[in-house]
Amino acid sequence: MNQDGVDLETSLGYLLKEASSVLRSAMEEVLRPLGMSVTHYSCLELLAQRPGLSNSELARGAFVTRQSMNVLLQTLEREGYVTRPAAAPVGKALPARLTPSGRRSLEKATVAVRSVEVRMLAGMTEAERSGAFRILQSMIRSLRAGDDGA
Amino acid sequence: MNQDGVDLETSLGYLLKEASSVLRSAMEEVLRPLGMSVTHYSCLELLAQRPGLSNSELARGAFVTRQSMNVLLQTLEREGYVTRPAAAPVGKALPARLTPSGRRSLEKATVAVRSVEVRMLAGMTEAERSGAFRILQSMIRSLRAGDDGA
DNA sequence: TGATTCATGTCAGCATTCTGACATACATTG
DNA sequence: CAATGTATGTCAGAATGCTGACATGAATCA
Repeated sequence: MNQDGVDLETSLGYLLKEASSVLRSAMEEVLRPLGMSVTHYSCLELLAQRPGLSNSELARGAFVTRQSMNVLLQTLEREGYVTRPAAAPVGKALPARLTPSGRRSLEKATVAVRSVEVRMLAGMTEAERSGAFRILQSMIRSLRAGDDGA
Repeated sequence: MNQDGVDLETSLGYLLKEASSVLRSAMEEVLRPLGMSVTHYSCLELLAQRPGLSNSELARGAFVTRQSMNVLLQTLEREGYVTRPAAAPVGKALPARLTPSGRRSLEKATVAVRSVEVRMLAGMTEAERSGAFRILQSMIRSLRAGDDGA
């Protein structure tokens, strides 16, 4: 279990993956007692901030396929946290909304998730936080630039 | 718009997840033509830099469970990219090593992955890169601090 | 108008990863 | 030396997410 210096530890990509993994674990840990997964929470949070999002839009916002999001939405609908109209008001997109029950469920989760984010930002100055924000956005933009929309 | 929740537009956690997602997609895109997944590549890269790592150690390094890594290792062994001794030299841990075939396979993948990392870092100064490195390490440390050794 | 293109919702099958569990090997401790 | 704790490899089953595919609605264009 020796962690002797190998410069896999100097890769920003590896570090980014590690940070994301640790963040996800921390979120899962606080969400599990609430019977909620990270994707589950992401979906509710997206709907709270942008009511009426369609299944495909929610999928993009939660970084999963629309097929995966659809499975989740059906569960959330069945359990009464989310409602979707039977027919599309326009096109095929069905605008989803939180029910009061969904909003209550989200409130507890938000408290838990916020505590994780606060912990993550502990020891960072405001300048460092805005710097991190800018740098992450730069990485995203650069990676997407060469994607050719694939 | 956002009363007391985690504002997705300004959340560093959300941005971290997005960056990680985009990076993973970009890596998958360049690795797919080589018939290799990200975890697949991670395993080979870890073994190249730290020969003799056990299944459990590889799992921790690739941020998956040891059960998942074991499935992958069995495949890599069957396909001749990795070798493990039949019996453990000490304890139960079986030190894994790359075969020449595995090393050749990794070489092509490394070129592809490096191109993604270069693209990701495009437009960032050296100071920004070291800043990003320090900030990500800070996030990881802070999150792990409250994890109770998990 | 009719054809094409694009985004969407959804079904089916498959792949990957996870949780749970068990036996084994070593280290620590009384 | 025996009991306990920790780490490991592995099997089994379940959950989750993905790819492929199809039909539908709307916008665009010849």
